[in-house]
Order: sequence, then C-alpha cells, then structure tokens
Amino acid sequence: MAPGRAAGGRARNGVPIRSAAGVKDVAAAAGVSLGTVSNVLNRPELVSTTTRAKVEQAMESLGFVRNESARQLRAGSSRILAYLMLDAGNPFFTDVARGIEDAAREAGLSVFLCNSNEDAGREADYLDLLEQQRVQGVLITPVDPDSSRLTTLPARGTPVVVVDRAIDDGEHCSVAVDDVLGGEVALAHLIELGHTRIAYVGGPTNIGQVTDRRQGARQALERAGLPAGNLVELVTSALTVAEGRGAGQRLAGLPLERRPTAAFCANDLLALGLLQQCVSLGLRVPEDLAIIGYDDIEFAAAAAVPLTSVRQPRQLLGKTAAELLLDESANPDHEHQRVTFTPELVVRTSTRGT
Amino acid sequence: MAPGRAAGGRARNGVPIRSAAGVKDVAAAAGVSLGTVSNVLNRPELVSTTTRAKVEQAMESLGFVRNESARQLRAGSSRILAYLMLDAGNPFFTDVARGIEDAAREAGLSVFLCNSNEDAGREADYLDLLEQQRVQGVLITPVDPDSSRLTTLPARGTPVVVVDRAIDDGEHCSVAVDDVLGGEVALAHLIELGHTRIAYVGGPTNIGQVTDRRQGARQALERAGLPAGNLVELVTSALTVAEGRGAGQRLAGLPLERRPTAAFCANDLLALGLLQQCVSLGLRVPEDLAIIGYDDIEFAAAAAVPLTSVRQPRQLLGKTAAELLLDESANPDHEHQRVTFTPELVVRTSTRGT
DNA sequence: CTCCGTTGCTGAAAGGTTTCAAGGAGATTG
DNA sequence: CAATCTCCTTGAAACCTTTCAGCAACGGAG
Repeated sequence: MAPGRAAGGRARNGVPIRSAAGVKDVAAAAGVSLGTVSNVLNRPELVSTTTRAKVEQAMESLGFVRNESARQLRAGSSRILAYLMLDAGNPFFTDVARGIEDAAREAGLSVFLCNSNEDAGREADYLDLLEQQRVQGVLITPVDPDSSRLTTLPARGTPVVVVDRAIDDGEHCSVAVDDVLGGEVALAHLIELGHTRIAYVGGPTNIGQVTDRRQGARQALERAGLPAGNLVELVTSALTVAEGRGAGQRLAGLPLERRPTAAFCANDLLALGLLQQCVSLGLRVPEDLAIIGYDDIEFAAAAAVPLTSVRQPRQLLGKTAAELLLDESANPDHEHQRVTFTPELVVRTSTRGT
Repeated sequence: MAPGRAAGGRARNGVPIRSAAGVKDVAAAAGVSLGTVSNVLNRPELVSTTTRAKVEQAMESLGFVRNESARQLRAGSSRILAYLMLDAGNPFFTDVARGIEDAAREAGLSVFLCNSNEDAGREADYLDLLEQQRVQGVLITPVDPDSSRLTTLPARGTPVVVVDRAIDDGEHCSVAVDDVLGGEVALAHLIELGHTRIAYVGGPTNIGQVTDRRQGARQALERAGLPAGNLVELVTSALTVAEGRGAGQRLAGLPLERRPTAAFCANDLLALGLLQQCVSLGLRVPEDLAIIGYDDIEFAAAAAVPLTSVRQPRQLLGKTAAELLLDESANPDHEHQRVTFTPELVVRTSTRGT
C-alpha cells in the first residue's frame, strides 16, 4: 500500500536567516519614523500618498512581514477564530466549518480548524493552546461537555460558542439541533413502517449526540406502547464507518428470531458502514434490515442503498454559531443565546424500499 | 430545512475582564521574582520543589494563562504547524491531516488546519496569515503551485512542505504520489476490459492533480494505440460530488453512439456523484458505464456500486511530510527531498462487474 | 503680519514574556 | 573558620509592534 519511496534528493539548503526586517528597518530604509510605518500599516488614510508609496516600496524591497505576535501583544486583539471539531473526517463537521468560515470571512476574520478526534485529552490540549494564543473566540463541538475549560475560558475572557450541543450554564451561547426530537422522528418512521424490534447503533456513550438520539428513540418506542427492551443497543467505540461495519458484523450474526428488523444509527458514517457490511453478508436492505442514519451527509444519498437519514442544517448551524461569537466579542451588551434548529426526516430506499 | 429558531434567551453577561494575571502578578502572589515564575514555566527542574509548588498554587488561584504572543515574541519560536488543505470536505485530505497530526503530536507540536477550498485567493490569504503568525512550518496542498508565496515563505525562514504535489524549485521538500502513473494504471485497466471510448471527468484544469492524472490517461491511451480523441473530456469546476452529478447528467445525455462506455474521474467525489446520477438516470454500472475513481476514500467501497479506485497512502503521505518539515526546522543541514509514493489500483464492482 | 486650524509626521512608552549575568544562602572541604 | 562549590533566585534588558501626545509646516482668514 505504501511502497517505493523514490527519494529525489535535492540539496541546497536555504539560508535560514529570518531576515528580521522589522518596522524599524523599513522606517530607516524609507527615511521616515517608526510611527509612520505603523500608520501605513494600520491607518493608511493618515499618511500622505507620497510617503505611503515610499514606505510600501521599502517594505516590498526588504521583504517585510509584520510580526503578528508583537502586533497582538501590543494591540491586544487577535483576528482569528478557531473551530474545535469532534471529527474532521466526518463531512457533517466540515460542512459546519464551511458555514463558520463564510461568516468569519465576511467579518474579516480567519478560521483555524482543530480536530479533537473524539479524544477528550486532545480537546483539552487544544482549548489550552487556543486560550494561550488569545484567539478572538472558540467554536467547539465538545467531546466532553463537562470539561471545566468550557466555563473557565469564557470566564477569563475568551468567548466560547458550543456548536451542535445545547449547554445551558450561562457561560456561552450554543447552537444545536434538537437531537432528542431527531431520534424520535427516526424511530417513529421505523415504527410506522411496522418494525417492532429495532437496533440502536451508536457510541461511545459519553458523547451527547449519541445519548440524546437514543433518548428520542426510547421516547418514540414508549409512545408507541412498545416495551423498552425492543430497542437493542449496539454500542460502538467511535462514530466511524469502520465501527459501523463492526456493528453490522455483530448484527448479522444474531439468530434470526432475535435479530432486529431495522437499525437506527447515531450518524451516517455508522449507517454507511453497517449498510456496507450487511449487504456484503447477504442481507437485503430494507427487506431484511431497514437502516436509518443521521446527519444526511452528502454520501448518504450515494450509498449502496440510498440512505434514509435525519437532516440537520449544517452550514446554517456553523454560520449562526459564528455570528453569535462575533456578536459576543463585539457587542458589550451581548446576551447568551440558545438557538435550536429542528431536524428533518429524509426518506430514501434504505427504509422505504423502492 | 432550517426552521424553528427557538431562542432560549439567557442573560448574564460575563464580566469581560481578561483578568490579565501575568507572570508579574503570579510572582507577587507567590512571593518570588519574575524570573522564577518563568523558570517554573520553562525549566521547572531548576526550581526547588517548594518554590515550584508555591508558584503553581499561585498560578492556579489567579487563573494565570500564559500569553503565547509574548512568549513567542521573546522566545522567537512557535509550537504550531499548519496544514493548508485543498478541500476540507474531501476525506482524502482529512486522512492526510491525520497523518500530519500524529507526527506533530509525537514531536510535541500542535496542528492548525486551514481550508483553501480550491480558491487561490483564500490560499494566498492563509499563507500571508501563517507567515505573519510565524508558525513553525507550513504544509500545503496547493491550489496554485506557482504562487510566489510558495518560494518567498521558505526564503524568509518559514519552512514549507508541499503535500500531494511534486514541486522541484529547490525551496522545499515535497511528498507526492505519482499521479501520472496513477492515471495510466487506471486507464490501462479500462482498456484491458475492452473499453475504447472513455470519458475523463475532472477540473478545474489549473489543479495539478487533475492534469497529471489526465496526462497519465493519455499516455495509456497512446500506448494502447488508440487515438487521443477517444478520451472524451468532461471538465468540472470543482472536485466535488455535486460536480460529479452534473457531469453524469451531461454524460448520460450524449447520444448512444458518442457516449463513452467508461469514465475515469479525477477523484472519488466526482466518481461518486457521477455514479449516483447515472444510476438514477437508469444507466447500469458497469454494464452501460464503467466508472473508476481516484483516492480510494472510505466511502468508495460503500457506494451504490462499490467503486474501483486508485489508492494512495493517505496517512503516510501526511506523516512523511510532517517529518520532513520537522527535520527542516530542527536540523541545520537539512536537505530538501522529493519523496514519491506509488499508487495502487483497487478493483471493485464498478468496473469489473460482479 | 499674526493667529489659528489642518495635515502629516515623530518618538517615547507600553504590552507580557524569556534570557542571562550576577548575587545569595547553605553545605562541604581543607 | 575560611574558602569553595552548588543550588536557587533575582532583576534588568530585549523581542517588535502600536498608540498617542505633541510638534512642524503650511495656508487662509482677519
């Protein structure tokens, strides 16, 4: 898989002088003062056209690069937002990120993406790092919504907005989609189709999305008057395609009389893996097993059997979150908000058949 | 799709004091000098256990957060790498990113991800930003490999490693997979299956991956003694699923006698979109149209018709690139390298049939 | 010819950290 | 008891930029 490593050697080591041209050098070269150079950089309208031209020319020829650390240290503010995402490999989150980027760009800010990869330790490390960097604000889809950092950051002045999770501790805004409702809708759909023994595939159970959707599923079951035991839980150790395949293996291995006739997966990656595995083991979808996913990522519709899923307004989620963050850092009488969107069932072949 | 926006208002505006506890305050609280606090932070082994405990306790109770801008300004070095990726929504690049993260983490560095989204302007903006931030190094899969920034950054002291593209201007290392070979292999496979009129789906044509793979395809065609005109180009405006669908629409609309019997797509996203559209328009894959993708992302195997693709060692690509970058910034007699991996054909149903 | 308002430029101070030469306190040796 | 040595700690200088009060020059109004 990873063979021939044909090194095409290339010598010539660049001179490692960070030539260190600073405003001072530019000022000297242009024959003006420090302050003027700074004005060219920050308030060009205060500088006469001829002087500005001289300065810009000097910058150009010296290869001047503004030192952002120094700028930020003195000016006190950063022009950067960060989105700390749960899983960069899940298209759902990259779509959210796109919404964030669009909103940030509009406000003249840049976005750095960080990937916690469902690991609470990494998440904590990144939060520390971002706080130290004094970024203008942090958007996060948390692995661990109870991390103390989620409250200490805002308390110390770094605004935090929680995305795709509702948290109501008064320290930040949050933008979420009603996951309990989503779970309920998904299961109601399966029940309506006549299924009574249904698998819930998801995990790890410390992730809020997983438990909320499960709770919704249970509620739907209860409302339909079915015993709670009819929801068979298959716990996975991550929300990935590979884990979905593993679950498929386990599920297909169940004796027919105990095997569920439908599966509700905590996200589309799991559903796609489950689907793939079940199909390759000879189960027919939806006849032998109906499958419903969650998120409606773009790949859901292109799957072996087009996947029924619960759609969330991904980009809007990100855009809204970024706007709240911007408001928080710009507006002195910002009030924390909890915005909730409503999910939407998208029915395709994997449950309804053709 | 994006309805009910139930704002659950929450007042209580956090006091916006970035309480500004600095080393100075910590020193005062702990009854030691500035220098000692700094030593606790940077060379704890030089500080006696009792003093260290006092200082740490003071930090804790003051909620001290180190100001990274100031640290970096004085110390001159950053502990951050950045990966500027072509498309964060393409799982291929997030897998590369994972490889980078693993290698960086091992070296005690953090990675910020930036998404140029196939936009040369964004790419340039991010490169400027990263240089100003004085990150320790930049990994990039460029939209525009001819951007002057790709040489000015290293010349001024910010190491740059090019990922998934071979560039040989002596200013940086690069790690790539032989895309020409990959294109050749893909097309040879189709030709071997008896196809003679073949579509090449890809674009925009300023992206190197697109042109290299096309060139490989042409070479294979020539080698097989087929006229160049037998490769029908369908140019897309991005390497996305949606664009793939569009290409499918166009392709299916061709009169039967002119319609290719196989399609080679510049990446899997295009191939998945193409596949989905063609299937939904009633074409059988591979009987009416064989399809081959590129990258072998995880979703390729789970597609409506499991997709034949050209696999690249994604994580290894990232890991190798990060290691080269680390060497460049740590090792004074670093020599630029050009590492090339070999792609591998993975045959599935979309070309071979069942 | 003086006064005043504009416009454009200056230069010192400040921001929080790290570094480093130097000093101090105890312990050890002769 | 003096001389050394070790081990810790100290405080000022430096990193590069932005800010801001103030100065100079100029033109127009009276």
